[in-house]
Amino acid sequence: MSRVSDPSARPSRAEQRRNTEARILGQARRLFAESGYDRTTIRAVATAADVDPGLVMHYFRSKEELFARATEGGPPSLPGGTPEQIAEQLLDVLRGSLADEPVESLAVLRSMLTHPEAAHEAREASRIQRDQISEAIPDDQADLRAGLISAVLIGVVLGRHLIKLDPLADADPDQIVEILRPSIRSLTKADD
Amino acid sequence: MSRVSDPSARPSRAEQRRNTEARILGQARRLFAESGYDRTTIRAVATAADVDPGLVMHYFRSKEELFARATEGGPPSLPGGTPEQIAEQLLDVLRGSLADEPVESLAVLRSMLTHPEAAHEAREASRIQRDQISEAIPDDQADLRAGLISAVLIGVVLGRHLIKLDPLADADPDQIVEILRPSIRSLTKADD
DNA sequence: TGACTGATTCAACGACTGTAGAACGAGATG
DNA sequence: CATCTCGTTCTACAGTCGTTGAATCAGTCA
Repeated sequence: MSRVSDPSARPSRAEQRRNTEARILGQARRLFAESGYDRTTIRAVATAADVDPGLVMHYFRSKEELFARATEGGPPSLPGGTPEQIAEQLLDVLRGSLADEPVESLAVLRSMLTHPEAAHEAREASRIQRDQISEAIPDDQADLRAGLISAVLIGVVLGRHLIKLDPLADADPDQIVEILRPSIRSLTKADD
Repeated sequence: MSRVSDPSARPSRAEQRRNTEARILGQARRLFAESGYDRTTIRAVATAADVDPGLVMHYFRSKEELFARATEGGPPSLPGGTPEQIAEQLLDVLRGSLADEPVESLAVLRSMLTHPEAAHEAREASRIQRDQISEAIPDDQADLRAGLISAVLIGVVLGRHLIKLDPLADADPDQIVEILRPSIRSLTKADD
């Protein structure tokens, strides 16, 4: 018998723990993305994961740590290149974020305005992305331009998935990307 | 003796009530903008306004109504005109929102991701602005373009005042507006 | 088998919240 | 002056939350 998962066998102790932990993390992500940090109770996560609240506390030591574990993982790294290439890469990432709901990111985004720790994570993610972008922009305003790109993209994803602004929530991702292309390109260009 | 406020006299009953109510509303706005709906307690508002929590409940009948009263007032109405003029009007509004903190708006923005009622207000404000903008854009995608402008502007104000993204939080408003001008213009143009 | 470990549950505490209602006290009114 | 109004405070309730520690129950292993 192998020590790794065998669908036909009863899961081992360690396996079962990993399963339960993953189930809790998944539901936590979902609920954090849906309702934000404050309104997501440990009891609700436990219920959704079909588990006792005490168990959540036993695995993750606090609600804070549960949130940290549920939202770890930074922004996607951009290959880099010319300003035009960077713009296309950003638009590709955006297209992906519009097409399906990036639950992990949404959990951070949903909570960043009301939970200081989430705000810190958001700033950190934005800083990383900003550095990647500004590296490719030949301008003394590069950092500011890159920061503005972050803000713009956050606004669009926010408007679609979280605030659900009317035409934006249901529009075709490709169409949105096409409309935004000139804007993003103008922000990476620097000569205006 | 006049019935309206006389600085040298002890305020009348009605005056005193208006004063207290205004003081509560001001502190409520400030705290809602600072901490969002959930984390702003009626007790905290009362303490900040130097008043008993019960009084807040007596004037405004619930926390919900207090929030509604503290955040009433929609987006600024745009004069309208050509797409280029609309773009400039939007940039002017943005400049103002960047220069000083628009406490009322920030109260809504801060809470819109975690408080359904605030989300509704934000959608409503965005819808009004969207209609004003799309009216001036000659395109079948006008609504979507206008919605995207809303999202972009929300993202920028959010990034500056609430998330405090690094270069964005302290940058010169005029500089930000200059950088964003091509983007906003491209979004109002429709021919790309 | 029997001792042990660890996954899981149960019951409870203390803190905080929005809210309700009684009570007080000073200005308005006759 | 007497009565009433109303701004204001005090006290308390019921619910929810994060968190804790003991208890339970099933694998694991000597």
